[in-house]
Amino acid sequence: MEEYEIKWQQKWEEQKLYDAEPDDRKKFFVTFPYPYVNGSLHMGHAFTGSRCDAFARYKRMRGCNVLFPFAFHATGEPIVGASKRVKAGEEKQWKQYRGEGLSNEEIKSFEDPRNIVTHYRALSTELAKQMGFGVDWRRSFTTIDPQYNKFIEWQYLRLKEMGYIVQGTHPVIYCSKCDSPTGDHDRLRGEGVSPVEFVLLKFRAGDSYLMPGTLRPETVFGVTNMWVHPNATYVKARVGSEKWIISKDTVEKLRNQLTDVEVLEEFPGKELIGKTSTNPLTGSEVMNLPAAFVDPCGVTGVVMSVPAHAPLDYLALKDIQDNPELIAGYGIDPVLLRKITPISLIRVDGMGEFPAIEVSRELGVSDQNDPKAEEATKLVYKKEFHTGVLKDNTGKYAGMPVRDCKEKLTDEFIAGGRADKMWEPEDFVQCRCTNRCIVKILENQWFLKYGDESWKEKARAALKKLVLYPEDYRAQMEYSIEWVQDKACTRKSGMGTRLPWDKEWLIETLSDSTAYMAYYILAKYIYSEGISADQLTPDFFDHVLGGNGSAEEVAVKTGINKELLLQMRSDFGYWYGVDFRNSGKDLISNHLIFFIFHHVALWDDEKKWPHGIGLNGFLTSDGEKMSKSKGNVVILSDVLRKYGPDAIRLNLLYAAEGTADPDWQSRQAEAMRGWIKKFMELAPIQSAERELSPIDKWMLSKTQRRVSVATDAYEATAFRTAISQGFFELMNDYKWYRQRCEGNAIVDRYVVGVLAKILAPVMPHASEEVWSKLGNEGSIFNASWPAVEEDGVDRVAELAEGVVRTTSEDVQSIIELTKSAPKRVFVYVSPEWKRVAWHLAKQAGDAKQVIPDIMADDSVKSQGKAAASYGQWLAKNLHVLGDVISQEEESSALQNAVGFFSKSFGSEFVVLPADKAEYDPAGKAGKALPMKPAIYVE
RNA sequence: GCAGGGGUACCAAAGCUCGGCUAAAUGGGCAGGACUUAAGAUCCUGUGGUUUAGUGCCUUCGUGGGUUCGAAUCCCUCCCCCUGCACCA
Repeated sequence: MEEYEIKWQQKWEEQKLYDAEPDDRKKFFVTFPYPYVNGSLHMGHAFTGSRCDAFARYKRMRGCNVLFPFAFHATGEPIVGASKRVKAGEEKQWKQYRGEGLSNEEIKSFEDPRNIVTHYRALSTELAKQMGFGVDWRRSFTTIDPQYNKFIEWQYLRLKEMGYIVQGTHPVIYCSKCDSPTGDHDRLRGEGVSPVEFVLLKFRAGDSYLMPGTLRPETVFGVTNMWVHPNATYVKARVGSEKWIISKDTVEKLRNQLTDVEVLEEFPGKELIGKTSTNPLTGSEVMNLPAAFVDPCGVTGVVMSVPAHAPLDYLALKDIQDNPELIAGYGIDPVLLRKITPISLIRVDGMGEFPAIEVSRELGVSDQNDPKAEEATKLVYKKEFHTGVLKDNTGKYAGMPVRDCKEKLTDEFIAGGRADKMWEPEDFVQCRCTNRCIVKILENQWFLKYGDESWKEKARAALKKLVLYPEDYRAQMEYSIEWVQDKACTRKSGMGTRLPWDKEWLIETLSDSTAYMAYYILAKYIYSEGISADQLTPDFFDHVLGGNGSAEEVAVKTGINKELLLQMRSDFGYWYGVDFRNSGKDLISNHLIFFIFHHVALWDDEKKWPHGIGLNGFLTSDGEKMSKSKGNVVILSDVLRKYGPDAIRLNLLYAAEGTADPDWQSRQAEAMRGWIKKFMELAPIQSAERELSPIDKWMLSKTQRRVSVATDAYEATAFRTAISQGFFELMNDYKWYRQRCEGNAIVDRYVVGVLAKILAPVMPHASEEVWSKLGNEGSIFNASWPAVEEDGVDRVAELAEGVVRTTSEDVQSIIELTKSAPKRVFVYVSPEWKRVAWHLAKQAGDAKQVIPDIMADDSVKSQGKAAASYGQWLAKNLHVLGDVISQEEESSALQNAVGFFSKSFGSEFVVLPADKAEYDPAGKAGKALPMKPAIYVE
């Protein structure tokens, strides 16, 4: 970090610049999703935080009273998990902490998870300060503070009263070893896998049912045999009033799904082989055959074989038919075995009778152990599901498309007692503890009723009213509100707030982060006044956040000073309603819509609803996704040391805007420091004051234009555009200006002041430094935003300077091409009649009309042949004709620049009117065009 | 699979809503030059091809078609990438 950066951070803190209190100004409330403190702030936080801070600072300079608080999230499992790993002495965890520079003693203290929270809270606070985030730290808290817990309790009590919290059951992917649901990032394998319901078909076998599980119940019409694993253990078990034959592993799974199961006998799989059972739909007898691919832990460990439509079944059948020695010893009649032939039941356009056989051959799958077998299975399944139609041998379902009949058929099978259901992960899932996950049906789980239509309706209304930065995300937000269903909001383990009416449950981590922005308003008082959790009763929150009850009564009940209560209530009335909440686009379908749902439920007053939501993409690093395995994770504290906050902020905010994913380019960060240095060297102003010249006016006009564009960009949080226009382009304009003249203190002071202000939201330290070097008292953040004057843009000055610039470039390129030092340079400014014709041509609009229209003018017509050929040129270039200025304006612009031209070409420079040129040895004058004088280099 | 968003030159990224001033802003990188004993910093120039007194032409904006006098920009097909699909922060 640079010295000036440290200096200003100290000054801001001393001045209490960010301590926000209500006043007459319009308020603007910015919030950043509190970071989870199992680590310190990372680059993603830095990006989102920079957006929040830049917008907060911008709004402040626009005259708003800005509140930007910051807190820390500690609810949930990961911190407790890390703590447990420390306690268990897990080397990896210890190593990680040691790598962060922690002493053994400190790491040991992490056996209490609260110490992890304290540690990273302090670290993150420090980093946020170093980033220059203008935060009101008096309002900071963590979600495991007992006072915060009280706030959450109040919220959930209110939601329950409204009927928005209900109890129910639901299936989750579960690790029975950890005794807890296994979330995506707790998995070694199977990310994104969810529970699906398998259909179990009841094949009668003596007094029992053999129970194959399938996702394709329609294929029951094509079963030719049954597969069991010869080496696995199977059981006969009482399930309800029935007896099922299933793998032993299935028993535990069923018990986790609220099914009453009692094992009656246990036997090896090979005892089943050769026996038969009866198809519940077709009545045919099918034999049990051995197959290695059968997974005893998968569904029921019994698989029905449909060789016509399942490549694996076909391959396994072929294997044993071709190699009878494989089933020697099972006492299977080889004649019967050979008689087994595929039964086709689905018709697929463009495929033969047996898609499984066809695809297996096409892909060249050799046998059931071939890894390509899975690919073949998926292919067939997809094709049949989307385009398949059931054939005549499927009874009443004949003629129905596969995709439509599935649900109906399943329901009817179950209703008819021919089938049952069972949950199973749709793919293999392995817990971090290496255990294989199952599906458990959780009982008495509490749900937030996001599926409730009236609640949704309010959420929709709130979404319509709020501003999205950028609006591009609206469709997705709308979709998410429609999509969201009742959501389980409690868990059994981790840290957080207990459900007030059912203390064995903890409020789950996303569910406690929905309306906490309200708590920021109170936090300042709660912590500074030493209010205890006991005092924070529901009455208290009802009063200060809901305006219910009298302050007197609540004061008596809670022991909190009445004046203080009134103060909090009035603060809440002033501040509340989040004006800008920025987060990553990944949080749309959960956090951000929950944020809306909870606000509309808790407050009837629409002013308290969210007013604005900002969204941004994901930060990549030098074009690649940041990940530990790639080793390209950029550590915030490292880059802070290396580049300092201004360069980081500039680089991050310039990286992307809108929906795009920003890319952190380290080389670019390095270059940004150069730009900042260049900017800082502009102050103090060295030049003297003088009267405004044309080039001064041009500079002022350009500045006005940039301010206007940058301001619009800031309003839309389009920081990249703001930086591009307000910094790089304006700096380039200014560079040109200083090449053209010595500078003018009036202009210089204005331009540098504007630069400082436009950049202040992005690079507050450098801007503050420049601002003070310009001789200003007080912080730039108490200064007003540069005004956009109505007549600030001087069109003629800009066009005239454009001529100077292109002329300069043109002469330069001629000199380079001829490779000789010029003695004298002549430019011929095109005559007025060409400008008249230009206007007329533009008015004509139609190429065919150009010549007749311009010839109707006498001043043009009198030019004869020259007018005709010029007319042809105009007609050809009709669509590219821009604005022109008069001959006099163009001449005087060039004349004013004579000194500049002479200096840069090292030769005499003469401006002549093309129509009255006294000297034109090369006959160039006639070629002059408006805005493009003819040039003769001698 | 479903939903939302995207594919522009060496990298990043504007432009595409209102088709022509777009061979395509801007930042980075790279190359050449100036300055310097040298390096760095700074400044200038270049950065699709070819051509030229400031120009013209050709080929380019994921792919393949279409509309149009004219398309990065409008329409259709296909391919690829990112994000989410929940009980997890």
